[in-house]
Amino acid sequence: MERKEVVKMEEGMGSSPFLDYISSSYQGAFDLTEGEKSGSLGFMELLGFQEFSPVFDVGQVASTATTSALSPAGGKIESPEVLNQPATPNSSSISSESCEGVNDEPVKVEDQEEDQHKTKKQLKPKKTNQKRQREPRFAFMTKSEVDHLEDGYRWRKYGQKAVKNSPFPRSYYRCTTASCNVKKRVERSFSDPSIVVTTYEGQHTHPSPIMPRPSFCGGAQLMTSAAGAAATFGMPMQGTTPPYHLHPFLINNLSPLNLPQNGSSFLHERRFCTPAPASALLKDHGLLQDIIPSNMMKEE
DNA sequence: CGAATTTGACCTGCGC
DNA sequence: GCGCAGGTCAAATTCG
Repeated sequence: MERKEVVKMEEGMGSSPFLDYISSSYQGAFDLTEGEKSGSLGFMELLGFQEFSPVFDVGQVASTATTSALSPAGGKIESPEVLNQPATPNSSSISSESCEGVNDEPVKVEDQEEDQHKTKKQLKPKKTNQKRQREPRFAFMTKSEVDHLEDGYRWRKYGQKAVKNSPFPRSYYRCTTASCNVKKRVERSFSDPSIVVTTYEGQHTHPSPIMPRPSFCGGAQLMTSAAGAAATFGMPMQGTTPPYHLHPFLINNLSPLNLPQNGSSFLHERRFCTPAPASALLKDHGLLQDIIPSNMMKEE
């Protein structure tokens, strides 16, 4: 499972957290005006909806914050997660992926939810046939002073843990919407505290409760195509249609082809309203920790 | 007073 | 089997 991969990653990278590596490696890329955006901009703004744009360009527009998509490649067998799968409705592709093939049956949001409930009630009954189902994940690196960026959704913090090899704790958030079990993790880069890594997990089953301001990136057309992906990763999308699932675009562009061989992940730095290479969108293979820096460098 | 956060305990999975 | 680390729960506390 992923967890394992994560651990491996860390170990493989020695004692230095991958985040540390990433941040240092991309330090140059993160050239935004320090802190200005902190707290004042919403996550969507930070992203400028560009995630959903067909094209991304690294570094062009000066923005208040720099956001990068991380593609935990996890490289391991089981992980051809979400994005490298053919575009399929969340119920099938995403879920199945998140399940890592554990459950071949398409898992619907409701099912997952139900599952979760069970789990919650009695912390135990989850072992039998259900391995922890993994949701599709998508991570972003954002240079920000604030840990919890506004993304249009309401999140409730349900935990915080110290991260090994990092002085910064990792915070766990869950979408407050009853029927939505999207989660996200927020942590800071070890070496560069100004960088916040946000990992979304799961798919929103509802529209954003907090409509973000219209994208100043002229994302009207982007919205439609990106809607699914946005919703999937907790990014609010206005006008998003009910099946809040991963969008084909994301999937296609995040295919393994974009990944360094051996399944390592890579990361691209993106900026506000900046068109970036399609490769900027990443395939989510797991936790941020799954990201293997060595290859990222090559990507650049 | 209800919602959100904090925080210690507990659970799970993995490596040794 | 044991220990470690990540992830989650839930009671207590704080906040609006």
